[in-house]
Amino acid sequence: MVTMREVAQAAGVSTMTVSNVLTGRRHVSPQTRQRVLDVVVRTGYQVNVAARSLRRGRTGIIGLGVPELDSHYFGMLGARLVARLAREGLRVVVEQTGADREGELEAIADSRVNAYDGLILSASGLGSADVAALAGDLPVVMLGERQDMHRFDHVEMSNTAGAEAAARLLLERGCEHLAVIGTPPLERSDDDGGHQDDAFRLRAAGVRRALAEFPGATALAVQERTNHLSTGAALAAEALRRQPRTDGLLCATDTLALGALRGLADLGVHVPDDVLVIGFDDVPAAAYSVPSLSSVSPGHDAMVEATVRLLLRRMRDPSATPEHFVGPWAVVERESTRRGSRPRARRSVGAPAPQRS
Amino acid sequence: MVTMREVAQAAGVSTMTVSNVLTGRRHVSPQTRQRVLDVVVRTGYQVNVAARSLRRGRTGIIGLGVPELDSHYFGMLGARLVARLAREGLRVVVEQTGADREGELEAIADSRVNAYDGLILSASGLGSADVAALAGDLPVVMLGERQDMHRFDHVEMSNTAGAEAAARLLLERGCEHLAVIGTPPLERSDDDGGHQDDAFRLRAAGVRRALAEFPGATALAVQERTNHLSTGAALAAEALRRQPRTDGLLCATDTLALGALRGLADLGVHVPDDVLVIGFDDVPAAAYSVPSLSSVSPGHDAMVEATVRLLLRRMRDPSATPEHFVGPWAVVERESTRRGSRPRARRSVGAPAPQRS
DNA sequence: ATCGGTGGCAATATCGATAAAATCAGGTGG
DNA sequence: CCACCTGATTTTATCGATATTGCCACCGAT
Repeated sequence: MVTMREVAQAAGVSTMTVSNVLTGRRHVSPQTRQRVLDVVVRTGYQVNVAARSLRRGRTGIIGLGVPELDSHYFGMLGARLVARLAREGLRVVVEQTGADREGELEAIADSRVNAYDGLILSASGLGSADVAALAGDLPVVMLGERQDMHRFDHVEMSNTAGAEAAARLLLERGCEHLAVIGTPPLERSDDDGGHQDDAFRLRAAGVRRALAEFPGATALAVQERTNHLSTGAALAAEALRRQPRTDGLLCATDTLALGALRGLADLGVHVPDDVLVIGFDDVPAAAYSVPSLSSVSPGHDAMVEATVRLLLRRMRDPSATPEHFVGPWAVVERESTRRGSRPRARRSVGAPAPQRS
Repeated sequence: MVTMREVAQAAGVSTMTVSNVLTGRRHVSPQTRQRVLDVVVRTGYQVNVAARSLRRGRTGIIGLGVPELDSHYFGMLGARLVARLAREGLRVVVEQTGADREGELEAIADSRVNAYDGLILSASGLGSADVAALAGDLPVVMLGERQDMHRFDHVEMSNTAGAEAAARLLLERGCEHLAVIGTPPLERSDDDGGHQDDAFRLRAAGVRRALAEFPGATALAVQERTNHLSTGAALAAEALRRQPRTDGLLCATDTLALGALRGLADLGVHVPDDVLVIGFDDVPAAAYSVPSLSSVSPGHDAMVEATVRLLLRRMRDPSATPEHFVGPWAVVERESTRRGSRPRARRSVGAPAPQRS
């Protein structure tokens, strides 16, 4: 491993000059610079980031704690954040927390955090006190809605309003017996003081609010703690078993909704003719399922932008007043809630395919 | 930031003893250990990983270079590798290369690599010489099939054999006019010396091999350089436009296949009655699409296990002879290639849902 | 001729932890 | 009673880069 000292000797300068050339900070004469660069190229020198980090006190690495990486939503979020932070010269280490408290504690525990210049955390099982204790003075931006995170910068989506609009859409389309997949029971009050899965509880609250305006309507909530396609399929089946007259399915995430579409297909239930389905998150795959999935879009771009902005701000000024950003949202309606949208006439086997105009 | 020296002073010992307590290496008396641990807990001390890395010469971080993180396949792969390497006490930094040569060069360039103890690289546009030059003496495991990577440890999947089996499945089911989505033209010879997208070229070779056994059959290949759902939808439409009699669709990846399912639905083409569809990778979503997607499963567990094994081996012994692991594979047949599998009878609106038995 | 200013570069002192070697106390066998 | 060993702990010397300070030469201005 070639070191800066060796480069310096080969170029006939001091290590400090090499450092200055590489970081471009101080005044270095063009010929000296060129001489140093030549040696750097020739020897294949690479700065030792450990030494640099130690001396500078910064690593240039941001930790991203998410429940899972192999989900539509967090995969997309991770990809966007990685790309966006790269533009700021920051790299991202993704920590999979597994959506449980232990995993989240582990992810921000001990030595791990001090390798980071900042932390973006999508916590579901962690309280404010936990995060505060473990993160120390590390700049933290919390993702997702939590009720007790006032002391942190916080980027949330409009869980309640978005879910309310989603439920309203189903009800306005004539649904009378909703099933809500992935949220806690709707009967729970808003202020029960629980700290688990706030986002899902708030989405449930939105549904409750919409239901209040449609007196005849009923709703059944079924939940499991996982967020997989298989969970969505299983919960859809359970919902229809427990409430056979279900005619509208509101899913807490698009992943659950996409799984539910499959679960309904297994039961021979047609979407949207028999049951309307709407999801939450507007992941890319939602536009490409069959039928395509209506969803609440939380404004990913705005949220990523806000996350990065808040993080950079706090890294510059650790004592800034915590900011609370609420992203825009919109209901994106697709085939899964459009009653009229039957599949087009089936092409007879062997006939020419329709032309794209 | 509390330092080890401060802990040592507070506990009345030397920094070395604190270090020994924390790493558990040397003989430390129980009472001294306890005294140190008390101070550590009380002060909230955390080791400085930059200093540790500098001194130890290792970081405990593995770089993972993948084309994109927000795809079914690499999202899943990343999640598995992160989880698996965590068990070895190693963390993973994911680098998104964007599937182009520049991005891949960037990902393994300069200072980045020397922050890693090892590198797992899924390269598509990089040659062996590139990787060798940039990675230097860093332990590298290459993922995906490449023809010129003999000097590296290498975990590949059976692209050719898998694609051949997939094509054979379509042909045996009676397809006569295949469309191949996402591969280069089938006419190209195996040994054209090109270095781009080897995996896809090898998959094309497999298709060609299967075709040779079915003299009447034809095949059209359409390709774009991206691997998104939208690409799959667009290419499916293009294939049907250019070859209207297409009755079998073989997609180079499941992501393309899932997009193609949507594209076919847009055209009113029914899968599997009008066109059979098969993908490659067997991502989790393949089992949950409507219709569910037949696919070539490359044995993810075995590949992840082999990747980790080869990486750890090379980290221990940098001079080990490069090993070439070829994962098992299997064709997983689902609805998209099962002609008989019509959707079940549609439930009439309002009728009770079928019971799960 | 002197003085303040500036560009170009080097010497020094860390950043915080740890490997390796040294020290030291307390038994043990001869 | 001493040489010797072993476990417990400390001392010393880095790992490689960089912030800081300082030095020197050279410039125009007074």
